[in-house]
Amino acid sequence: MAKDSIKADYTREEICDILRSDLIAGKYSHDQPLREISLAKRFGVSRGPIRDAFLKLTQEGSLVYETNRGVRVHSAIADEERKIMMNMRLDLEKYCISKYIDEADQKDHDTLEILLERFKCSCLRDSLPGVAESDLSLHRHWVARASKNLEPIWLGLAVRILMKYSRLESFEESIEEHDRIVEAILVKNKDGALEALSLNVI
Amino acid sequence: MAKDSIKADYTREEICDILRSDLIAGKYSHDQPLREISLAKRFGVSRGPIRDAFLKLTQEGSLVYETNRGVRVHSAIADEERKIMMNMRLDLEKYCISKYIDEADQKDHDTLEILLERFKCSCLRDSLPGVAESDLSLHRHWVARASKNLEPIWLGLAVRILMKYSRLESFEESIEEHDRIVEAILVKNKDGALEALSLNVI
DNA sequence: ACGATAAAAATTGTCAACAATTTTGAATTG
DNA sequence: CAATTCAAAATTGTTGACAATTTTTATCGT
Repeated sequence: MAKDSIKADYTREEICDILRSDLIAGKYSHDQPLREISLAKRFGVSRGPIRDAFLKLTQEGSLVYETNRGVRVHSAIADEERKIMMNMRLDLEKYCISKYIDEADQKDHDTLEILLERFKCSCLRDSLPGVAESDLSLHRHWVARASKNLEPIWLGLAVRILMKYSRLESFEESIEEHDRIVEAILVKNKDGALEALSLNVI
Repeated sequence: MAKDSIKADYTREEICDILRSDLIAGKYSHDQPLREISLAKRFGVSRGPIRDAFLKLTQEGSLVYETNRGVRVHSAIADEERKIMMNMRLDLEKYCISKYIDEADQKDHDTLEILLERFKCSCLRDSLPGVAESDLSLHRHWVARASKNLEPIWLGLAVRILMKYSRLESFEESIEEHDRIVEAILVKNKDGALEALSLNVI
Protein backbone atom coordinates (compact mmCIF):
# COMPACT_ATOMS: atom_id res chain seq x y z
CA MET A 1 0.00 0.00 0.00
CA ALA A 2 1.08 3.56 0.83
CA LYS A 3 0.71 4.52 -2.79
CA ASP A 4 0.47 8.29 -2.34
CA SER A 5 3.05 8.76 0.38
CA ILE A 6 5.48 11.21 -1.16
CA LYS A 7 6.11 13.40 1.83
CA ALA A 8 6.98 12.06 5.24
CA ASP A 9 4.72 13.99 7.61
CA TYR A 10 1.55 15.86 6.85
CA THR A 11 0.01 18.23 9.35
CA ARG A 12 -3.64 17.83 10.13
CA GLU A 13 -4.42 21.05 8.25
CA GLU A 14 -2.76 19.74 5.12
CA ILE A 15 -4.54 16.42 5.38
CA CYS A 16 -7.82 18.23 5.79
CA ASP A 17 -7.20 20.43 2.75
CA ILE A 18 -6.12 17.51 0.58
CA LEU A 19 -9.13 15.42 1.52
CA ARG A 20 -11.41 18.39 0.92
CA SER A 21 -10.15 18.93 -2.61
CA ASP A 22 -10.39 15.18 -3.26
CA LEU A 23 -14.00 15.30 -2.14
CA ILE A 24 -14.78 18.35 -4.25
CA ALA A 25 -13.09 16.77 -7.23
CA GLY A 26 -15.35 13.76 -6.89
CA LYS A 27 -12.57 11.29 -6.10
CA TYR A 28 -14.90 9.50 -3.72
CA SER A 29 -18.44 8.54 -4.67
CA HIS A 30 -21.49 9.55 -2.66
CA ASP A 31 -22.13 7.55 0.51
CA GLN A 32 -18.74 5.87 0.23
CA PRO A 33 -17.18 5.29 3.64
CA LEU A 34 -13.71 6.70 4.38
CA ARG A 35 -11.53 4.46 6.53
CA GLU A 36 -9.18 5.83 9.14
CA ILE A 37 -6.55 3.13 8.75
CA SER A 38 -6.10 3.30 4.98
CA LEU A 39 -5.87 7.09 5.00
CA ALA A 40 -3.44 6.95 7.93
CA LYS A 41 -1.20 4.75 5.79
CA ARG A 42 -1.57 7.00 2.77
CA PHE A 43 -0.47 10.11 4.69
CA GLY A 44 2.10 8.28 6.79
CA VAL A 45 0.57 9.25 10.12
CA SER A 46 -1.41 7.53 12.83
CA ARG A 47 -5.20 7.59 13.08
CA GLY A 48 -5.34 10.63 15.35
CA PRO A 49 -4.73 13.35 12.75
CA ILE A 50 -7.03 11.54 10.32
CA ARG A 51 -9.83 11.65 12.88
CA ASP A 52 -9.18 15.35 13.36
CA ALA A 53 -9.55 15.93 9.63
CA PHE A 54 -12.73 13.82 9.52
CA LEU A 55 -14.27 15.93 12.25
CA LYS A 56 -13.50 19.18 10.45
CA LEU A 57 -14.89 17.90 7.16
CA THR A 58 -17.94 16.52 8.90
CA GLN A 59 -18.63 19.90 10.41
CA GLU A 60 -18.24 21.53 7.02
CA GLY A 61 -20.86 19.18 5.69
CA SER A 62 -18.98 17.15 3.09
CA LEU A 63 -18.79 14.06 5.31
CA VAL A 64 -21.40 12.44 7.52
CA TYR A 65 -20.50 10.82 10.80
CA GLU A 66 -22.31 7.99 12.59
CA THR A 67 -21.30 6.60 15.96
CA ASN A 68 -19.16 3.47 15.74
CA ARG A 69 -19.51 3.50 11.97
CA GLY A 70 -17.14 6.24 10.95
CA VAL A 71 -17.65 8.77 8.19
CA ARG A 72 -18.94 8.56 4.64
CA VAL A 73 -19.26 11.03 1.80
CA HIS A 74 -22.37 13.13 2.11
CA SER A 75 -25.22 12.52 -0.30
CA ALA A 76 -25.75 15.07 -3.03
CA ILE A 77 -27.81 18.13 -2.11
CA ALA A 78 -31.17 18.82 -3.69
CA ASP A 79 -31.51 21.66 -6.21
CA GLU A 80 -33.69 23.68 -3.88
CA GLU A 81 -31.12 23.51 -1.09
CA ARG A 82 -28.41 24.33 -3.55
CA LYS A 83 -30.21 27.52 -4.58
CA ILE A 84 -30.41 28.65 -0.98
CA MET A 85 -26.76 27.91 -0.40
CA MET A 86 -25.79 29.72 -3.59
CA ASN A 87 -27.61 32.86 -2.56
CA MET A 88 -26.07 32.78 0.89
CA ARG A 89 -22.63 32.27 -0.51
CA LEU A 90 -23.07 35.07 -3.01
CA ASP A 91 -24.26 37.53 -0.36
CA LEU A 92 -21.40 36.57 1.90
CA GLU A 93 -18.73 36.77 -0.75
CA LYS A 94 -20.01 40.08 -2.12
CA TYR A 95 -19.69 41.60 1.33
CA CYS A 96 -16.21 40.17 1.72
CA ILE A 97 -14.96 41.36 -1.66
CA SER A 98 -16.30 44.80 -0.97
CA LYS A 99 -14.47 44.90 2.33
CA TYR A 100 -11.37 43.36 0.77
CA ILE A 101 -11.19 46.10 -1.85
CA ASP A 102 -11.26 48.70 0.91
CA GLU A 103 -8.70 47.09 3.14
CA ALA A 104 -6.27 45.10 1.02
CA ASP A 105 -2.67 46.30 0.84
CA GLN A 106 0.10 45.60 -1.66
CA LYS A 107 1.02 42.32 0.01
CA ASP A 108 -2.55 41.10 -0.36
CA HIS A 109 -2.53 42.04 -4.01
CA ASP A 110 0.66 40.08 -4.51
CA THR A 111 -0.89 37.05 -2.85
CA LEU A 112 -3.95 37.48 -5.03
CA GLU A 113 -1.93 37.39 -8.22
CA ILE A 114 0.01 34.35 -7.09
CA LEU A 115 -3.21 32.50 -6.27
CA LEU A 116 -4.71 33.46 -9.63
CA GLU A 117 -1.63 32.20 -11.41
CA ARG A 118 -1.78 28.95 -9.49
CA PHE A 119 -5.42 28.54 -10.46
CA LYS A 120 -4.65 29.09 -14.13
CA CYS A 121 -1.86 26.52 -14.07
CA SER A 122 -4.18 23.93 -12.57
CA CYS A 123 -6.80 24.63 -15.23
CA LEU A 124 -4.29 24.28 -18.05
CA ARG A 125 -2.94 21.06 -16.58
CA ASP A 126 -6.51 19.85 -16.41
CA SER A 127 -6.11 18.22 -13.01
CA LEU A 128 -9.50 18.37 -11.38
CA PRO A 129 -8.30 18.05 -7.76
CA GLY A 130 -5.82 20.84 -8.40
CA VAL A 131 -8.44 23.08 -9.99
CA ALA A 132 -10.83 22.54 -7.11
CA GLU A 133 -8.16 23.27 -4.53
CA SER A 134 -6.79 26.40 -6.18
CA ASP A 135 -10.25 27.74 -6.96
CA LEU A 136 -11.19 27.39 -3.32
CA SER A 137 -7.90 28.92 -2.16
CA LEU A 138 -8.39 31.98 -4.35
CA HIS A 139 -11.90 32.74 -3.16
CA ARG A 140 -10.95 31.84 0.38
CA HIS A 141 -8.17 34.43 0.30
CA TRP A 142 -10.44 37.44 0.06
CA VAL A 143 -13.06 35.94 2.31
CA ALA A 144 -10.57 35.16 5.08
CA ARG A 145 -8.88 38.56 4.71
CA ALA A 146 -12.21 40.33 5.01
CA SER A 147 -13.54 38.37 7.98
CA LYS A 148 -12.14 35.50 10.01
CA ASN A 149 -15.62 35.16 11.47
CA LEU A 150 -17.40 34.60 8.19
CA GLU A 151 -14.70 32.38 6.71
CA PRO A 152 -15.78 29.03 8.21
CA ILE A 153 -19.39 29.70 7.28
CA TRP A 154 -18.43 30.57 3.73
CA LEU A 155 -16.20 27.49 3.48
CA GLY A 156 -18.99 25.15 4.47
CA LEU A 157 -21.22 26.62 1.78
CA ALA A 158 -18.58 26.65 -0.94
CA VAL A 159 -17.56 23.05 -0.37
CA ARG A 160 -21.06 21.66 -0.59
CA ILE A 161 -21.85 23.69 -3.66
CA LEU A 162 -18.67 22.69 -5.44
CA MET A 163 -19.19 19.01 -4.59
CA LYS A 164 -22.31 18.94 -6.71
CA TYR A 165 -21.19 20.68 -9.85
CA SER A 166 -17.43 20.73 -10.19
CA ARG A 167 -17.46 17.64 -12.37
CA LEU A 168 -18.85 19.34 -15.46
CA GLU A 169 -17.11 22.67 -15.76
CA SER A 170 -15.28 24.35 -18.59
CA PHE A 171 -11.84 25.40 -17.45
CA GLU A 172 -11.25 28.08 -20.11
CA GLU A 173 -14.44 29.87 -19.13
CA SER A 174 -13.49 29.64 -15.50
CA ILE A 175 -10.12 31.25 -16.13
CA GLU A 176 -11.76 34.21 -17.86
CA GLU A 177 -14.26 34.65 -15.05
CA HIS A 178 -11.57 34.70 -12.40
CA ASP A 179 -9.41 37.02 -14.43
CA ARG A 180 -12.24 39.52 -14.52
CA ILE A 181 -12.85 39.29 -10.78
CA VAL A 182 -9.20 39.74 -9.81
CA GLU A 183 -8.62 42.52 -12.32
CA ALA A 184 -11.57 44.49 -10.95
CA ILE A 185 -10.32 43.97 -7.39
CA LEU A 186 -6.82 45.19 -8.22
CA VAL A 187 -8.12 48.48 -9.65
CA LYS A 188 -10.58 48.77 -6.74
CA ASN A 189 -13.61 48.63 -9.01
CA LYS A 190 -16.24 47.35 -6.61
CA ASP A 191 -19.23 47.17 -8.92
CA GLY A 192 -17.20 45.37 -11.55
CA ALA A 193 -15.88 42.86 -9.06
CA LEU A 194 -19.30 42.12 -7.62
CA GLU A 195 -20.82 41.67 -11.06
CA ALA A 196 -17.99 39.39 -12.19
CA LEU A 197 -18.42 37.37 -9.02
CA SER A 198 -22.15 37.02 -9.60
CA LEU A 199 -21.46 35.55 -13.02
CA ASN A 200 -18.86 33.15 -11.64
CA VAL A 201 -20.77 31.92 -8.61
CA ILE A 202 -23.84 30.44 -10.27
CA MET B 1 -10.45 19.12 41.03
CA ALA B 2 -13.08 17.22 39.03
CA LYS B 3 -15.75 19.54 40.31
CA ASP B 4 -18.38 18.90 37.66
CA SER B 5 -17.94 15.16 37.21
CA ILE B 6 -21.38 13.81 38.02
CA LYS B 7 -21.65 11.22 35.29
CA ALA B 8 -18.97 8.67 34.60
CA ASP B 9 -18.57 8.76 30.83
CA TYR B 10 -19.56 11.45 28.39
CA THR B 11 -19.65 10.85 24.66
CA ARG B 12 -17.88 13.32 22.46
CA GLU B 13 -21.25 14.63 21.20
CA GLU B 14 -22.38 15.36 24.74
CA ILE B 15 -19.12 17.06 25.60
CA CYS B 16 -19.41 19.17 22.48
CA ASP B 17 -22.99 20.19 23.29
CA ILE B 18 -22.16 21.03 26.90
CA LEU B 19 -19.16 23.13 25.95
CA ARG B 20 -21.20 24.87 23.27
CA SER B 21 -23.91 25.92 25.71
CA ASP B 22 -21.24 27.01 28.20
CA LEU B 23 -19.74 29.18 25.49
CA ILE B 24 -23.09 30.65 24.49
CA ALA B 25 -23.93 31.29 28.11
CA GLY B 26 -20.73 33.30 28.45
CA LYS B 27 -19.12 30.98 30.99
CA TYR B 28 -15.76 31.65 29.40
CA SER B 29 -14.54 35.15 28.58
CA HIS B 30 -13.39 36.22 25.14
CA ASP B 31 -9.89 35.10 24.12
CA GLN B 32 -9.68 32.83 27.16
CA PRO B 33 -7.79 29.61 26.34
CA LEU B 34 -9.47 26.25 26.97
CA ARG B 35 -7.11 23.55 28.25
CA GLU B 36 -7.41 19.95 27.17
CA ILE B 37 -6.23 18.47 30.46
CA SER B 38 -8.54 20.34 32.81
CA LEU B 39 -11.59 19.63 30.65
CA ALA B 40 -10.55 15.99 30.35
CA LYS B 41 -10.58 15.80 34.14
CA ARG B 42 -13.91 17.59 34.37
CA PHE B 43 -15.62 15.15 32.00
CA GLY B 44 -13.73 12.12 33.28
CA VAL B 45 -12.24 11.20 29.90
CA SER B 46 -8.87 11.39 28.24
CA ARG B 47 -7.74 14.23 25.98
CA GLY B 48 -8.86 12.54 22.76
CA PRO B 49 -12.61 13.24 23.01
CA ILE B 50 -11.87 16.76 24.24
CA ARG B 51 -9.77 17.42 21.16
CA ASP B 52 -12.63 16.13 19.02
CA ALA B 53 -15.02 18.57 20.66
CA PHE B 54 -12.53 21.43 20.23
CA LEU B 55 -12.27 20.72 16.53
CA LYS B 56 -16.04 20.75 16.07
CA LEU B 57 -16.45 23.98 18.01
CA THR B 58 -13.55 25.55 16.13
CA GLN B 59 -15.22 24.72 12.86
CA GLU B 60 -18.46 26.22 14.10
CA GLY B 61 -16.62 29.41 14.84
CA SER B 62 -16.96 29.75 18.61
CA LEU B 63 -13.35 28.70 19.25
CA VAL B 64 -10.14 29.67 17.49
CA TYR B 65 -7.32 27.22 17.02
CA GLU B 66 -3.61 27.98 16.67
CA THR B 67 -0.95 25.35 16.07
CA ASN B 68 0.81 24.22 19.24
CA ARG B 69 -1.18 26.74 21.24
CA GLY B 70 -4.56 25.08 21.50
CA VAL B 71 -7.92 26.81 21.34
CA ARG B 72 -9.34 29.98 22.85
CA VAL B 73 -12.75 31.58 22.87
CA HIS B 74 -13.38 33.57 19.73
CA SER B 75 -13.42 37.34 19.95
CA ALA B 76 -16.79 39.04 19.74
CA ILE B 77 -18.12 39.70 16.24
CA ALA B 78 -18.59 43.21 14.92
CA ASP B 79 -22.11 44.59 14.52
CA GLU B 80 -21.85 44.64 10.74
CA GLU B 81 -20.90 40.99 10.61
CA ARG B 82 -23.64 40.20 13.05
CA LYS B 83 -26.22 41.77 10.77
CA ILE B 84 -25.08 39.65 7.87
CA MET B 85 -25.20 36.51 9.97
CA MET B 86 -28.64 37.40 11.29
CA ASN B 87 -30.06 37.80 7.81
CA MET B 88 -28.53 34.53 6.67
CA ARG B 89 -29.84 32.71 9.70
CA LEU B 90 -33.30 34.17 9.24
CA ASP B 91 -33.46 33.19 5.57
CA LEU B 92 -32.26 29.72 6.37
CA GLU B 93 -34.60 29.16 9.26
CA LYS B 94 -37.61 30.53 7.39
CA TYR B 95 -37.03 28.03 4.63
CA CYS B 96 -36.64 25.22 7.16
CA ILE B 97 -39.78 26.09 9.12
CA SER B 98 -41.75 26.26 5.92
CA LYS B 99 -40.54 22.84 4.93
CA TYR B 100 -41.02 21.52 8.44
CA ILE B 101 -44.67 22.56 8.45
CA ASP B 102 -45.20 20.63 5.22
CA GLU B 103 -43.39 17.49 6.28
CA ALA B 104 -43.67 17.11 10.05
CA ASP B 105 -45.69 14.19 11.39
CA GLN B 106 -47.29 13.60 14.79
CA LYS B 107 -44.04 12.31 16.25
CA ASP B 108 -42.27 15.52 15.26
CA HIS B 109 -45.02 17.56 16.86
CA ASP B 110 -44.63 15.59 20.08
CA THR B 111 -40.90 16.25 20.05
CA LEU B 112 -41.58 19.89 19.40
CA GLU B 113 -43.81 20.22 22.45
CA ILE B 114 -41.33 18.42 24.66
CA LEU B 115 -38.54 20.73 23.53
CA LEU B 116 -40.71 23.79 24.09
CA GLU B 117 -41.55 22.57 27.59
CA ARG B 118 -37.89 21.99 28.32
CA PHE B 119 -37.09 25.49 27.14
CA LYS B 120 -39.76 27.00 29.40
CA CYS B 121 -38.46 25.09 32.42
CA SER B 122 -34.95 26.39 31.83
CA CYS B 123 -36.23 29.94 31.55
CA LEU B 124 -38.18 29.67 34.79
CA ARG B 125 -35.21 28.15 36.57
CA ASP B 126 -33.17 31.06 35.26
CA SER B 127 -30.14 28.94 34.43
CA LEU B 128 -28.43 30.65 31.55
CA PRO B 129 -26.53 27.61 30.25
CA GLY B 130 -29.77 25.64 30.33
CA VAL B 131 -31.69 28.35 28.49
CA ALA B 132 -29.02 28.61 25.83
CA GLU B 133 -28.94 24.86 25.33
CA SER B 134 -32.69 24.33 25.16
CA ASP B 135 -33.22 27.36 22.94
CA LEU B 136 -30.69 26.00 20.51
CA SER B 137 -32.19 22.49 20.70
CA LEU B 138 -35.64 23.76 19.88
CA HIS B 139 -34.63 25.73 16.82
CA ARG B 140 -32.23 23.00 15.80
CA HIS B 141 -35.09 20.50 15.81
CA TRP B 142 -36.98 22.02 12.92
CA VAL B 143 -33.86 22.97 11.05
CA ALA B 144 -32.41 19.45 11.26
CA ARG B 145 -35.75 17.88 10.38
CA ALA B 146 -36.07 20.09 7.31
CA SER B 147 -32.53 19.64 6.01
CA LYS B 148 -29.54 17.72 7.30
CA ASN B 149 -27.51 19.64 4.75
CA LEU B 150 -28.37 23.07 6.03
CA GLU B 151 -28.17 22.14 9.71
CA PRO B 152 -24.40 22.54 10.24
CA ILE B 153 -24.44 25.86 8.42
CA TRP B 154 -27.34 27.08 10.50
CA LEU B 155 -25.66 25.90 13.72
CA GLY B 156 -22.50 27.85 13.02
CA LEU B 157 -24.52 31.01 12.50
CA ALA B 158 -26.77 30.54 15.51
CA VAL B 159 -23.90 29.89 17.89
CA ARG B 160 -21.93 32.98 16.93
CA ILE B 161 -25.01 35.17 17.08
CA LEU B 162 -26.06 33.83 20.46
CA MET B 163 -22.55 34.23 21.89
CA LYS B 164 -22.79 37.97 21.47
CA TYR B 165 -26.20 38.70 22.90
CA SER B 166 -27.41 35.93 25.15
CA ARG B 167 -26.19 37.70 28.24
CA LEU B 168 -28.83 40.38 28.27
CA GLU B 169 -32.11 38.71 27.42
CA SER B 170 -35.48 38.71 29.06
CA PHE B 171 -36.67 35.17 29.65
CA GLU B 172 -40.38 35.95 29.92
CA GLU B 173 -40.39 37.64 26.55
CA SER B 174 -38.49 34.75 25.07
CA ILE B 175 -41.05 32.23 26.30
CA GLU B 176 -43.87 34.16 24.66
CA GLU B 177 -41.99 34.39 21.39
CA HIS B 178 -41.33 30.70 21.26
CA ASP B 179 -44.87 29.89 22.25
CA ARG B 180 -46.11 31.84 19.26
CA ILE B 181 -43.72 30.13 16.87
CA VAL B 182 -44.54 26.61 18.02
CA GLU B 183 -48.27 27.26 18.14
CA ALA B 184 -48.26 28.50 14.56
CA ILE B 185 -46.26 25.47 13.46
CA LEU B 186 -48.65 23.04 15.13
CA VAL B 187 -51.65 24.48 13.30
CA LYS B 188 -49.60 24.65 10.08
CA ASN B 189 -49.92 28.42 9.84
CA LYS B 190 -46.85 29.24 7.75
CA ASP B 191 -47.15 33.01 7.60
CA GLY B 192 -47.73 33.21 11.33
CA ALA B 193 -44.74 31.01 12.08
CA LEU B 194 -42.43 32.97 9.81
CA GLU B 195 -43.53 36.27 11.28
CA ALA B 196 -43.14 35.02 14.84
CA LEU B 197 -39.69 33.75 13.94
CA SER B 198 -38.69 37.11 12.47
CA LEU B 199 -39.60 38.76 15.72
CA ASN B 200 -37.64 36.23 17.77
CA VAL B 201 -34.49 36.12 15.67
CA ILE B 202 -33.38 39.70 15.85
C1' DA C 1 -30.31 -24.55 -0.95
C1' DC C 2 -31.86 -21.40 2.73
C1' DG C 3 -31.81 -19.12 7.09
C1' DA C 4 -30.12 -18.78 11.76
C1' DT C 5 -26.15 -18.77 14.80
C1' DA C 6 -21.71 -18.06 16.21
C1' DA C 7 -16.91 -17.35 15.49
C1' DA C 8 -13.58 -14.30 13.10
C1' DA C 9 -12.14 -10.11 11.05
C1' DA C 10 -12.35 -5.37 10.45
C1' DT C 11 -13.27 -0.99 12.21
C1' DT C 12 -14.02 2.63 15.49
C1' DG C 13 -13.49 4.46 20.58
C1' DT C 14 -10.47 5.46 24.23
C1' DC C 15 -6.48 5.74 26.72
C1' DA C 16 -1.76 6.43 28.60
C1' DA C 17 2.90 7.35 27.37
C1' DC C 18 6.22 9.90 25.11
C1' DA C 19 7.96 13.73 21.87
C1' DA C 20 7.83 18.51 20.47
C1' DT C 21 6.65 23.06 21.47
C1' DT C 22 5.44 26.94 24.16
C1' DT C 23 5.22 29.33 28.42
C1' DT C 24 6.88 30.37 32.95
C1' DG C 25 10.15 31.74 36.23
C1' DA C 26 14.50 32.06 38.32
C1' DA C 27 19.30 33.13 37.92
C1' DT C 28 22.70 36.09 35.71
C1' DT C 29 24.73 40.13 33.84
C1' DG C 30 25.20 44.86 32.43
C1' DC D 1 16.70 47.60 38.31
C1' DA D 2 15.95 46.04 33.56
C1' DA D 3 17.03 42.93 30.07
C1' DT D 4 18.81 38.38 28.81
C1' DT D 5 19.54 33.65 29.13
C1' DC D 6 18.53 29.22 30.28
C1' DA D 7 16.38 25.60 32.81
C1' DA D 8 11.82 23.87 34.53
C1' DA D 9 7.03 23.37 34.00
C1' DA D 10 3.00 23.24 31.42
C1' DT D 11 0.75 22.29 27.23
C1' DT D 12 -0.07 20.45 22.76
C1' DG D 13 1.09 16.73 18.98
C1' DT D 14 1.45 12.00 17.88
C1' DT D 15 1.66 7.32 18.47
C1' DG D 16 0.71 2.37 19.50
C1' DA D 17 -1.99 -0.57 22.35
C1' DC D 18 -6.15 -2.33 23.86
C1' DA D 19 -11.41 -2.28 24.44
C1' DA D 20 -15.94 -2.00 22.32
C1' DT D 21 -18.66 -2.30 18.35
C1' DT D 22 -19.90 -3.51 13.78
C1' DT D 23 -19.39 -6.22 9.71
C1' DT D 24 -18.06 -10.31 7.41
C1' DT D 25 -17.46 -15.13 7.06
C1' DA D 26 -18.07 -19.90 8.24
C1' DT D 27 -20.82 -23.45 10.28
C1' DC D 28 -24.77 -25.92 11.34
C1' DG D 29 -29.51 -27.64 11.14
C1' DT D 30 -33.67 -28.02 8.62
